[in-house]
Amino acid sequence: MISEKYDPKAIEGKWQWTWEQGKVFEAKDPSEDPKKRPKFYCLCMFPYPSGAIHMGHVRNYSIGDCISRYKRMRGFNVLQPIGWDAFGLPAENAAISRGVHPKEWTILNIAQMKKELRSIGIGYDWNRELTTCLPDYYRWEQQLFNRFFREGLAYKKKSLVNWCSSCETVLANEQVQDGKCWRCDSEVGTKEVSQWYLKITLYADQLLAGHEQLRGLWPERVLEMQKHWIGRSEGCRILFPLEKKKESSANIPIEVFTTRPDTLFGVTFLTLAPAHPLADHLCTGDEQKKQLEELKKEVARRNPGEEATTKTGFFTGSYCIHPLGNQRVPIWVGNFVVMEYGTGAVMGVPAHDQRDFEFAKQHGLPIRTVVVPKSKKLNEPLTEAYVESGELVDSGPFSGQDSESSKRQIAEALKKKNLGNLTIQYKLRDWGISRQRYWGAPVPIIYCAKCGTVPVPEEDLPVTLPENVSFTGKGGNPLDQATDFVNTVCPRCNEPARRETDTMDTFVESSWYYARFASPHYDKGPFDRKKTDQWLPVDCYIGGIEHACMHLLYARFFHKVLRDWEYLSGDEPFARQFSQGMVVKDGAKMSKSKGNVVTPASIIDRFGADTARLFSLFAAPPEKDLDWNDKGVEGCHRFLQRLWRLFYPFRDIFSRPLPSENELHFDDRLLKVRRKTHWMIRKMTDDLEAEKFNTAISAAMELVNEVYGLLSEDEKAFTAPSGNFVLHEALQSLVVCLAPFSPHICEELWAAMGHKGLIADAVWPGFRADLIAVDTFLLVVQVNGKVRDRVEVTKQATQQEIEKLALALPKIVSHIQGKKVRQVVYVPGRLANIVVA
RNA sequence: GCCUGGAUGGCGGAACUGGUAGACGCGUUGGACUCAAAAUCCAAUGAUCGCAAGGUCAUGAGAGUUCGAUUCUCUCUCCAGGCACCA
Repeated sequence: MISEKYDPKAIEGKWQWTWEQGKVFEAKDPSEDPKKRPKFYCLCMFPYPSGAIHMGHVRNYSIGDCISRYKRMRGFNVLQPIGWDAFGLPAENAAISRGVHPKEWTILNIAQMKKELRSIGIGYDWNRELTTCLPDYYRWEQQLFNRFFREGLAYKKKSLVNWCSSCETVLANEQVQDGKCWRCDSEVGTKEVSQWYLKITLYADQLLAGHEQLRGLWPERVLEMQKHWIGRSEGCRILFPLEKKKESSANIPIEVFTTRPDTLFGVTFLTLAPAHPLADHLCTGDEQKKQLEELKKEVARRNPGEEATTKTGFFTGSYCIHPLGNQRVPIWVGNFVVMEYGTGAVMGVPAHDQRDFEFAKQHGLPIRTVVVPKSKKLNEPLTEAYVESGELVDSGPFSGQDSESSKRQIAEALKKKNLGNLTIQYKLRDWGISRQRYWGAPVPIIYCAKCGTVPVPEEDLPVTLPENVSFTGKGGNPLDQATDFVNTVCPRCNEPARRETDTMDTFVESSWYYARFASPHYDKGPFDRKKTDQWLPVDCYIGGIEHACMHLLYARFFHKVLRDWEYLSGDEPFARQFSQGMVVKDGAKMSKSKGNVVTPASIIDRFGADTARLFSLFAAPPEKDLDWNDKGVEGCHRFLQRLWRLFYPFRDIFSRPLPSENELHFDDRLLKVRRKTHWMIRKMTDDLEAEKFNTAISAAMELVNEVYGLLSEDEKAFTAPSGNFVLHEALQSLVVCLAPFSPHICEELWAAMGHKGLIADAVWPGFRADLIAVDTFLLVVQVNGKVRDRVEVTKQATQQEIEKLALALPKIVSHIQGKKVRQVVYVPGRLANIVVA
C-alpha cells in the first residue's frame, strides 16, 4: 500500500534495510557471475572518520552512486566499496585534549559515520569494508614496506625536512601548501630529522609518461598539476674543477646543473647555495665564514616558497676552472640558490639568466654576452638578461653555431673531458613517509647494534601499536616512551635491540587500498592476484581536486611498484578520474568558524536523502563548486512531491492489464507526451554517459511538466485506455530513470507499480527513436542573420519549396522590401537565411 | 612571472559539429482554489522603446573570420586554482 503523501522518513529506512538484507550491492566476482556481465569498479575516495559526514561527502558519494547504479542498470557487474582512512592526527589530538584513546575515538567515529552514510542510501558493498587502522590492514602495509626496503626503494636519511610545530611532525613537500601545513594551516618550518623515504623519484619518468594514457580520461588540470610537480627538465651536469691551492690538495670539482649548456662560455662566476657542503670549505677567511653563517640564517628564516627580496651573497675567495675555457671562475655563495634542486650550485651567466644578471649587477661582476639574436642586434650594455636562443658568439670553437643545437655539442665536448653530461632533472623529491606520531602504521624496522637496520621478519608481522601509551602532547612521539614496544630483540642475532618508533604517513594506506578492495579478506598477502586482475583498474575514481599532487600521485607510484612486483597488472590504477568541486555556501567553503555549515543530517531529516542527493547532482555540474542554497533544495523536494502526486491518483492504472500498443489510438496531445517520454530516456542516457547529471535531471523535470501541462488542460486526458497507456509509460520511465539519483522514492513507486523485483536490479530502458522523430520542424527564417520569423515545415519539403515559402512570409517580405536578394543560405532541417543588400 | 580553468538574466545554471541565446531550478509578480493563510495548480518573468503590431540592444571588453559567433582566431581585463629564485 502506498501512502497518499510522499514521506521520505517512512520509506527510506525500509529500502536501505532491504538493500542490505538482500546483499543487493555485494559484488560478485566476475568469474562467478552467472550472467557474465562486464565489470565496473567505481570508487569514491574513502573518508577520514572525523565523526560526521558533511555535504562534500554527500556530493562525492551521490556522484559515485549515481554512476554505479546507472552502470548496474546498464548490465555491468558493479563494485562500489567503502572503507575508512582511519589513521591520522585528529585522533591523536583528540586523545591529547580529551583523554580518549585514538583507537576508541576512531572506532566510535566510524560507527557514527557509518550510520550517517547508511542514511544516504549509497549502494555500497559493505562486505568489503576496510579500516586502515586495524592490524588486518596495516600488516600488509608493513609487509609492503619491507619489500620496499629490500628492493632499496625505502631508505632512511638525515635531512632538513618540513616541520609542523603544531602537529609536531614531518610533512612531505606535497603536504606543505603556501608555506602552511595542509592539515592544521599553521606555518611550516624546517628541522633536521632522520626519516624514511620512498624512492618515488625512481618512477618520475614513468609517472610522467603515464599521463599519455590518461589524457582525456582524467581532468586536464590534474594532469597539468602533476606534470608541474614532477617538473622534468632536460639539461646538463657540468663539473667545474677547483683551482688547486697546493699541489697536494684534492681535486674536488663543483657540479652544477643547467638547462643552458649553450651559454657555458658566458660563465663569469659560480654561485653555491649557503647549505652547499663545500661552501664552508671554500671560504678562505674568517670574514667569509661569518658571512656564510649569516646567509644560512637568512635562508633558514625564510618560509618555504618565499623568495628573498634582494639577491645577496659574497665571494668565498676561492676559484674554480672553466671546464672548456681554462680561465679562473670566482666562486660565490648566494641566497637565491636553492640546495634542494639540482646540485645546489649554479653557473653564473649574467648575460643570459635574469637572476644571475641581477646578482652580477648587485656585486659588480662582469657580464659576458655569448648568445645574440639572429635577426636583430642586441643593445649593449644589457638592461636585462637575453634569455632567448640565437647564435653563439665568443664561445671558442662553438662561435657562430645555433645556440639550440650547440647544447648537445657542448655536452659532447664536456663528456670527452669527463666534465659533464646531458641529464634530466626532476623537481619531484623522494617521499618522506616518517611521522613522529603514535596513530599510524609502525615502520616495521628494528635497530640492532650489531646487525644494523633489520626489517621485522614477515612471520612476526604485524608490528602492532602498543595500547598502553599516554598522550600528553609533549615530548614528541608517545611511542618513544613505550618501553615495552621500543625494547625488543634483534631477529637476526637475538641480542637486545630497539624498534623504530616512526609511523607511516597516512597517505601510504591510501596508496594501495583501491587494490585491496579486490580481495579485502585475503589472508595470504596484501592482494590476491586473481582478484586484482579481475577488478582493476578502477573504472571511475571520484574525489576532490586537493589530492591532485598528493594521493593521486602516490597511488600511481604504488601501482607501478606493485605492478613491477607482479601483485597486479596494468600501468595505471585509475582508468578515469573525476574531480568534483567543493560544496560552498554564500561563496565560502562551509566551516564551523564561518558558521555556514549545513549538515547532511539536518537536510535528510527535513527532506530525506533522495532530496539531498538530487540537489547535490542538480545544482551544479559535478566538477564545479556547488553553492548550497536552501531554496534550491526545497525545489528539488517539490519535484519529488510532484512526481508522487502524479502517481498516486493514477496508481490503479498499474494494477490493471494494459491493452497492447497497436490496439490503441493516440491523439496528438498524447503523442506529444509519448514523444517527451522517449526524448527524456534518450537525454537521460546521453547525459549519464557524459556525467552531466544536472541536465539529466532537468529532462525528467521537463517530462513531469509536460504531463502536468496536459492534465491542467484536460483532467481526463489520461483516463481512456490510450491515456492510461501513455501515463503508464511516462511514469514508469521517470521512476526507472530517476532511480540512480533518488533511489528510495523510486523503489517505493516501483513496488507500488506492482513490480516484484527491486528497481536497483531493473534494466535501463531503451527509447523509441521513431516516437521522438517528428516529420515537421520549425524553420527559422533570418534576414541578414537576424531571426525574423519561424514557420512549421514538413521534413519532406525541398529546398526550393522552402525558399519560396520563406520569401513569401509577410514578415520577411516587409524586411526585404526594396532590397535585392543576393543569396539564400539554407541549412536543412534548421534555417533559411536570406541575404539582402 | 609561468601554467590550467573560468566569465551567459536578480541567482544556480542550459545551448548538438558555428545555426531560435537563456532549457531546468530558485527568486519575483499576477491569477485560480480558500472565510483566510499555507500548500497546490496555472501564467508571466534578460534589458529597453512602444497603446499595440513590432523594433533595438544583449553571452567580461575590443577587433577579426563568416550569410550567421556564447561557440572559431587574435589582443586585453577580471576571477578561481596550481606552481614559483627550479638555474
